[in-house]
Amino acid sequence: MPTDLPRRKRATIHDVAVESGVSRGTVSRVVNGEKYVSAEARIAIEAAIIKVGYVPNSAARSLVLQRSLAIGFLVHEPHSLFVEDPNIGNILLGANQTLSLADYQMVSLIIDTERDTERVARYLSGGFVDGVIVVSARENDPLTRLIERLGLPATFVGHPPDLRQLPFVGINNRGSARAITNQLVATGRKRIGMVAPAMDRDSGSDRMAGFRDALGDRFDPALVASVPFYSFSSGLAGMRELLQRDPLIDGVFAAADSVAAGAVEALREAGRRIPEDVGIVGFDDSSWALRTQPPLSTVHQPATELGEAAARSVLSQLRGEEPNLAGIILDSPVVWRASA
Amino acid sequence: MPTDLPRRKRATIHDVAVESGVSRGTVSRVVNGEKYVSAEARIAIEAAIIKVGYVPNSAARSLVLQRSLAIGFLVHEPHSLFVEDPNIGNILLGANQTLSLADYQMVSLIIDTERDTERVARYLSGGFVDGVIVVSARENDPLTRLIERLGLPATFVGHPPDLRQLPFVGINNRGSARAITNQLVATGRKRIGMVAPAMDRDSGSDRMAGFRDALGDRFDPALVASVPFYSFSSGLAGMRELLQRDPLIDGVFAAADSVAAGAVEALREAGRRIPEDVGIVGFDDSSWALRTQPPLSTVHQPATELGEAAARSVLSQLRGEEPNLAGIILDSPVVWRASA
DNA sequence: CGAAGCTCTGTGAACGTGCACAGATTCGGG
DNA sequence: CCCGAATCTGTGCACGTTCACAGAGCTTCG
Repeated sequence: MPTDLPRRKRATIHDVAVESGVSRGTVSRVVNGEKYVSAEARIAIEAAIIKVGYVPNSAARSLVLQRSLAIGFLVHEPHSLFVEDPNIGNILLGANQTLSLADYQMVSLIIDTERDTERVARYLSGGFVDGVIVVSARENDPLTRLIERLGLPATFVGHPPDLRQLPFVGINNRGSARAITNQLVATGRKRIGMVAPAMDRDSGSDRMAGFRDALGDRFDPALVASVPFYSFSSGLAGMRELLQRDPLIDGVFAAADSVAAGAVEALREAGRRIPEDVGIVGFDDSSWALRTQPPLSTVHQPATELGEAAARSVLSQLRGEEPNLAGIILDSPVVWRASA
Repeated sequence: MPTDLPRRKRATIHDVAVESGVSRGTVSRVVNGEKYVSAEARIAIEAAIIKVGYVPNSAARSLVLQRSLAIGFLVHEPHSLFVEDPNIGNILLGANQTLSLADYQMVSLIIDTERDTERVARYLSGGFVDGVIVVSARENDPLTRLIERLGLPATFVGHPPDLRQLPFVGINNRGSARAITNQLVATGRKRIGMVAPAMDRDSGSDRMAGFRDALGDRFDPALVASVPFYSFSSGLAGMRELLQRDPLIDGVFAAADSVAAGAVEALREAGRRIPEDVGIVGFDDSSWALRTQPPLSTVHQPATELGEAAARSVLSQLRGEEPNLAGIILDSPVVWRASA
């Protein structure tokens, strides 16, 4: 007995109309909570909706309204970033919260392979989202170009240097890096190095610039270990390298807490005491910072707030307001703990 | 001169048809790569597409095709899980990879607040996705009910006990917990406790059951600290509690690596040496496992493969195949390192 | 040479909504 | 009592696609 009922078709607004004995128009008014509907009709329609199990078809609605009530959240390079970087999770949650209050659905799109880029491009072009929040874009990103071309309302978290016409939210990476390096210098360290991750991103190169600002003449390129990612293993490798290059190193700026945690591990391996022998500072104030021993001095990055601000920025564009192209910069104060 | 051009309207298939001097039908055939179109027409149309900047409108396409070529990825409880649990990132990447190859767009939906539940329900009902992968659902989840009711193709990662009619992928939590506890017992520990997170989830309660299986008569409820989340801080708190309840404890099963990492910290605080004084084992084989000192003995959870399997399962349902309701169980072998 | 089969093209209908508009009913006030 | 306003309802069209179908032109073959 092959009873494969062909997946009962979904009820439409028309079915509700028939069931409740009114017209499509009236049902539509009830569904969208408009006025000018008699109590009688409303009751009958509400009952009918439940009876036939009606749910509005968003595709049809998008088509006629020319909007989807959804906002994309674009994440690049998930392998290194998604898994290792606690910030991105908080940015995401902040954005989700704000969008949720405005009744927008956030959909995260992961860009991993080449193939993803094309598919996401189609997705964005296809009208599935009304706007987009972009995290961790690099320079020369084809999707950035696409977004510009489509005129899709967008806000970036951080800003690749080639971003001109699109608004962004961020922190002052350079200034904060300078500030915390200055504090490290003030503890009396003589040979200060840096583990510098992700130099191909604005955040990475800006933090490096701030470090350099703070050291001035005392800056020594030999004491900078450039590493690819914001990750524990990058920090481990970078610090080992620095120790090898200069065993007398007594201060380190690891430009992300995950990297700093790796560096702490490398220092421990090498038998260095923190902060007695070596002072180390991080960046981000992520959950990593309180797990190292001793807890990290670091720069507090307001990840949740960044997500919220990005969401607000996109929503304001959707309301037709002019985006703030100068960028929205949030405070990122130094948090001084025991690691330096 | 208020030149606010009202966001140039998007080109439609009709514009392309006019531009290239053929009909909609022919353009549609070109766009969808069908045969029966002359070389001449094809060239003209391709040129016209570029000229007018045509991108197909997915909402319209979804409407007529009754499918969206998108799959939802549902994440519950992001606060605790998303940020702390490296597994979920890998599950997500595995799923994304497999879906990507099949040219499906994965969209992750975060469920954080009450409000999110309703909105996501609308989103799922609205035909924005053709199927869904559900991670970390709890018992009695309204979205699980909704998915059943909609008949939406779905696959769960892990399975809440009230899941009857829907397929899932997972590991044998109970068996693996039993296996690693047995190995811990075999090292000669006498007083073995457990930090038991997330007992309200199937994974949590199953791991607990396996622990109990292995200890048999020697199981002592006083040596179990139940903690809410799969997180570092849960582990820290849970282990402190266990140490207080029984200072002579010499073995611990912390049922997630993040929890184990917290427990390691608590043991360190208390001056216990690992593995000399206390042997500790975790679960997950996440990136946490190699960061503790010494590295954790743990159960390897094939997170990426779970994501891939879930994606394959949803895709097969989309092809009309019958889902495997018995569940797909992947191997999760014990990885023995130095922490016990 | 005509029928049958390909190849190619255009047309109308359908998908499920929202909205503008027109029409019907009720209500209040002069 | 009548007229205008307010309230309520139904209808047709539009949104941008795909698809079935019809038909035109060309080739092949009996």
